[in-house]
Amino acid sequence: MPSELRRPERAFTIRQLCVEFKCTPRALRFYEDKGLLSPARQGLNRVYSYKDRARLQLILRGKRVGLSLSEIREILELYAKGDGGAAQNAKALRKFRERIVVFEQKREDIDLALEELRTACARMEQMLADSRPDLLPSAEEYDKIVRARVDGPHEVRAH
Amino acid sequence: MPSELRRPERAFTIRQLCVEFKCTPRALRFYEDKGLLSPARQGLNRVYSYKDRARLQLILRGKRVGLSLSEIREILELYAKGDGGAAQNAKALRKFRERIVVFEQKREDIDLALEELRTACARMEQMLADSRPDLLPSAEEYDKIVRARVDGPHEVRAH
DNA sequence: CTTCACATTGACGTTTACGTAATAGCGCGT
DNA sequence: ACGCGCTATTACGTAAACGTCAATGTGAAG
Repeated sequence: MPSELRRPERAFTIRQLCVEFKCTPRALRFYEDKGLLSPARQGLNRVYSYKDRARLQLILRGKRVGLSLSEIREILELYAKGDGGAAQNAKALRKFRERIVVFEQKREDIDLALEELRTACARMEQMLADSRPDLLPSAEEYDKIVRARVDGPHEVRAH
Repeated sequence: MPSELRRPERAFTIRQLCVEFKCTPRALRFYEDKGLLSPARQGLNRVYSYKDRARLQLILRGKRVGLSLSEIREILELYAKGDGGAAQNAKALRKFRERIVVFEQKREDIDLALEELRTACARMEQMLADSRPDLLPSAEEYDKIVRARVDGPHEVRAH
């Protein structure tokens, strides 16, 4: 990550975060409505800190792996208040352990899916290689797919 | 898996699959409506084959990792018709490769989340051990959580 | 024969996660 | 002064994935 984005004093407009993470202003305001974000204000305008940006990253990551916004909010809340009394902490610990179990299950689901997809691909490649090798997607085409990954924060360069 | 469930001639009622996979009849009919399942019929009643059961397992697995029903349907369709002409196959192969990339990203998201959850747990355990060791969840309690996993097909035993 | 439990097909309601205007204010370049 | 582009709030619309009745049928049990 460019260290410039990590500087604690760095602030972002709603548009900047939207471009970087490929989402809409509406979505960010919606997350705020639901209590997942609470950026500062300059007048009416929202000002997102580096911490807000990190939270947003967690939110989108959670969404990609199939969590609902309320689940994400719960996790973020537990994660935020590391204090709040020992009893509260003990409850949070239990919930976190539950989450870990769920995530491990998700991981296994993904591994199973990947395995099936890969063997299916291998079968199809074999069939194509036998029948119509000219139709086999080229290696460069595969690279294009990989480079076009839509996931992480999109590098934003000065034009 | 109990081999009894794997026997190709084995048939299931809608209720049996719902109990086994912890979902509702409404959901199965909905998946059918959307073209993800097409069980046989005895009169009006649906009769699910072993293959239908396997499809359902894939559907639910897909849902857990954050796929929409239409995405799942697309994958199942591509997966089903391994024939359909070489050109079709080449297109399917490209789509499968895209899916693989997406799934690899999801896997990474989950690994990142797991890492954060684990270090957070460790921190909280440390804090609790220092302040109120009596509140630390016991090892047996952790086992209970693990045993209570709600994921895979639920073992259905004759009473 | 009746009741009961489960099945079916509609049809409408609900929650989630936003999209899509409509309206209005602020800073800035010309 | 005037439009342009960005922002804001409010409000209504919408697609997905079912939940929840209502009305009906049907086979087995008592």
